[in-house]
Amino acid sequence: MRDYLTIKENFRFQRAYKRGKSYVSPALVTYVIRNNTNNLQIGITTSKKIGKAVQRNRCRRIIRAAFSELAPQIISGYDVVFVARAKTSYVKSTEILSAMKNHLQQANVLQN
RNA sequence: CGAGUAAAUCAGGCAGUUGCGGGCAAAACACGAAAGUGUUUGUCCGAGGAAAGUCCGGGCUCCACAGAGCAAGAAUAACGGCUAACGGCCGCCGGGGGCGACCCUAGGGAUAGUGCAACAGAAAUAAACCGCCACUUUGUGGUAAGGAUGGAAAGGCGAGGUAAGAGCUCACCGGAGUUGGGGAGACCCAACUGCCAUGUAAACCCUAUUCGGAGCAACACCGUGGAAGACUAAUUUGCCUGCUCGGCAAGUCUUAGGAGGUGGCGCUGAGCUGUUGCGGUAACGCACAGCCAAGAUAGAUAACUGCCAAAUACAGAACCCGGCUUAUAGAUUUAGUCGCUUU
RNA sequence: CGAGGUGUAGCGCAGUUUGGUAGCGCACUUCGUUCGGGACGAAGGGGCCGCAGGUUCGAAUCCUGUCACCUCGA
Repeated sequence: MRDYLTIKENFRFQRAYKRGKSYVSPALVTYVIRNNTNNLQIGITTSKKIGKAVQRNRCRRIIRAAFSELAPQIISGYDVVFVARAKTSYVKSTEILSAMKNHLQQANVLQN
């Protein structure tokens, strides 16, 4: 299994929101942008709009579970930011998985 | 059987596959001079009754004072107890509600002072508008029985009494004071005196008690770069400058400390468990036995499937404890009460 | 962790200090004016004052609890 790092700095989130490519579905928003390293870095955003701590934690878990399925197939050298939406906490992880796979194929970051 | 009251408990479980955080152990591998770090393997542990709101009380840390008092501000308010402490809890008294089990109650002081009481009403803290009675009758005096108002109208009600009336007098009730008795106390009971000017202090205020301030982003340690100060005695290098002196920088030492990191931080602690024993009505205390049980740092409990009638509530530790308040699907247990029926 | 503020008509706000009538502007309805519309003029409707208790004769106002939103500091 490949390693991936998490994004912690606010300016990289801001760069992804402003200059990255975005893909939207009802339960997930994905931003993809190249970074200048050889690593794959991901960030998960769960805002206060989604709910309280239980809902936000569940969104993070679902997104992380879906991502761990896809992580070995992703080309390194990208920052990927996932944003949870209001519906995310009521949805199963398989739906997130299909949405995420669709987004990442559109972004051309999946290996064949 | 129905209705209702009080108290307590649980907060999905099991199985399979994939996966996450921490402790411990041993070996192997990788990196490293070493300390050690990472990976793999084994094993153990891994959110709540409210973890929530942040409304009180403490521990802990730093600052202030190292003498207490006054003032200011805030909180609390019958009485007795429990507790480390509390504005919490238990018991009990007074008041209110319910047929009852039981429930609710910020419940000190209004002759220490100040303020306020709209409208209505003759009059609102002080009384004569109407009425009633008397007389020297277009007025004067007596009178609070009766009168529409109002939250509140000068203790209530009945009898006596009177010119008419009035606690003016008496019985009962209410309230106040004194005495006696009971109780740990709030308070309760009885007798006597005898009718004493409304309400509001969750208006200002008075009385009693308590409180130094700030908070784990506290605080302690390390601290690339950079900052400030000192030393240049000896030696070396560079620059001003070709040489000497001098200065600056490098150098050495000291100080404070931003980013970042480590500790604080889960540790024997006001600890948890107990069909246990003793004391107490109870809160709780003492003894005994057993146990050591999350500790992350963008933040660990998840995903998928099957079965159990159904799996669905509120909801995620972030320094730690004791309470309070609020949210909460469903299920279970115990003890009283009322009504109906049967024996 | 700490400090503060705001909830009143469909919208934006007064009134809360010092308790007694809930008001202003825009919007809405009707009528007038105009050939018609706008503007203008006149009249009118619409509120359990965030929620629940309490104090008081009486609460938007005072007290307690609670909910939602907003702002600030470390």
